[in-house]
Amino acid sequence: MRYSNMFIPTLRDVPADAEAISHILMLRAGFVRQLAAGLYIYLPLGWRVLNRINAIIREEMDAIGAQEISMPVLHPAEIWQQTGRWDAIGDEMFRLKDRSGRDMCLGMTHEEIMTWLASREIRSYRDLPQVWYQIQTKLRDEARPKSGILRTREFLMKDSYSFDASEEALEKNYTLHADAYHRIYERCGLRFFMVESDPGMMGGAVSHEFMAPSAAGEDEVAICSNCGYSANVELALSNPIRNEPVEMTREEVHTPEKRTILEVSRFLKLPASYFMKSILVMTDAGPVLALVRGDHDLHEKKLANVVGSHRPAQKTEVKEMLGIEAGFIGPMGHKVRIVADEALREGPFVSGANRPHYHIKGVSSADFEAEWHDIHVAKEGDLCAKCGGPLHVERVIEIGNIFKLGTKYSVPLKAVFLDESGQEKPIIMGSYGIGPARIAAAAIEQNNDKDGMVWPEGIAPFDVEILPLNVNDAKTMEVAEDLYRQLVEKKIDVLMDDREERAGVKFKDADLIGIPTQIVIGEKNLKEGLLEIKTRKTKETVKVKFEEAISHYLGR
RNA sequence: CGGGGCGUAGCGCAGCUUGGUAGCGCGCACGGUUCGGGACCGUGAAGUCGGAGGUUCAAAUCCUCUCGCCCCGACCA
Repeated sequence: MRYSNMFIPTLRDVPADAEAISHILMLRAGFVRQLAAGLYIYLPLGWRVLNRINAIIREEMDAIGAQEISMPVLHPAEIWQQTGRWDAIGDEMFRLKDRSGRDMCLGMTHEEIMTWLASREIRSYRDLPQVWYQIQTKLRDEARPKSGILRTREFLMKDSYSFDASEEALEKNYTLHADAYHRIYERCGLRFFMVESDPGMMGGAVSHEFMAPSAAGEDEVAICSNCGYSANVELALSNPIRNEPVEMTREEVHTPEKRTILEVSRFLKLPASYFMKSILVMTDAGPVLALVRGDHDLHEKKLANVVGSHRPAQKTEVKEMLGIEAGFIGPMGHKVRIVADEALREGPFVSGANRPHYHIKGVSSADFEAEWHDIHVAKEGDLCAKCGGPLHVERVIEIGNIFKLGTKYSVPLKAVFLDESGQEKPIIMGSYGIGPARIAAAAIEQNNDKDGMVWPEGIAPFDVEILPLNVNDAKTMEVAEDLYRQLVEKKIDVLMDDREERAGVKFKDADLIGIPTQIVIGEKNLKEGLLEIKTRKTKETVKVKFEEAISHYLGR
């Protein structure tokens, strides 16, 4: 491609609305433009990147025997009603009616529709296994679109679905997907982890997420460098480092107006880990007092596994149930159910004294009756629950997930088959997603410098950019055109900046766009028969004879 | 949904406190000079001041409502 024929609207200034590095660079380098909150237009360069990522995904999916198909984006409500998700999912689903008043929705994902198809077409174990995938637009009315292309309301997703006759067969497809995902992310040049993820309320199901480390991410994972344990902090198990034992005599202390752990900790000059945090939540079965250590966060989902769904109590409810205002609650002397975190087993601690403006020192687990569970969020420095090694917590972008669904969709949608003995059984399913745009964003987040993007070779919009510095110089253009022709013949994606621009402008734009290799053709070097080959990542430049440019590039 | 911030030319911003009819930089067009890291000089085009209503002789500026975009939060007592 010739630059003069391409629409690459680069920006000198940083757009005011962008915060994440990937977002800023995608706007500045002319890869995307925003239409509305969470809706993005992909310009030629951005679209080329997505297509390259999609091509890699297709190759790897095809390689594990998955078959590409395409499903509608507009769905009839009935199918979603049959699995219960029409009601289970709230405002996140775009809903509409067609002209005859029939309820419809826009697809957030395609489990229902894929399963519907399987239910009509698959009869026998001989039809199994099947793995179907598509790269299709999904629509979700996100509560809060953010970080540019990372969380949008309309996005492309590669979603595949496996249909098997047995758990063992599902396991095989699951593993095939996990392996394929590893290859895909490697080819895309990403640093990533595969971590255990929250299987959700379904229980028994297994799922993993693929996570690319980046400050722009929305999730956190806990990683043990010792044994390799890695999990989303949403479910990561960990053993907190125990407090150094201290002498603490049992006594009430006056703590006027000191309600939060931070306030009391400062007031008593004692680290937060020596405090007991008492949090009242309301469940369907009544109030529950949750206790975690002062330096820990209560893990809502871990607690939910113990007490079921719950919500935080209102201030008035706290007063009503415990007879004390929030901020001075302690675990002693209450009749409510108490769930305490394991980290509180060995005291002593400081807790609220159940008396306004007083806390009490020297509290231990002997002072109250509780059920003991891990209900805290794993944090940096905690010890691995498996091997005791130190856990490292990292912020990440979720770039894919794989999920053992079992019969969650096949049963309600009657997707069944006859096994060898003629018995009717529900198909056992898995679903597997990848967000191509998130791969692109993560690649930028992980590979950039002050001058712009630094694309990994596998997914760059072009392989090489030729920079003829003076397009009005006949010799320069002769060499540039010759190079261009040769590279195109060799099926190398090449962009030639044939614009009548000053050298500085071309350099700046080339660095911003981040194509891995730049071939610079300047008049001075040309007089000696030389041109420059520059690596974007390292900024290293080598001068080579122009007859040797191609072979040098190919052999780099 | 709760909290905060911001909407003025394509982009980045000033002007608003103290009302008097809009300006700067970049970009864009044209001419000239330049020509290896976002050139310089000159000329020029381009804005319903997010929208509606109100106050006023007069509103970008004050008041009310509304729409949009961004950020934080949506368990931590």
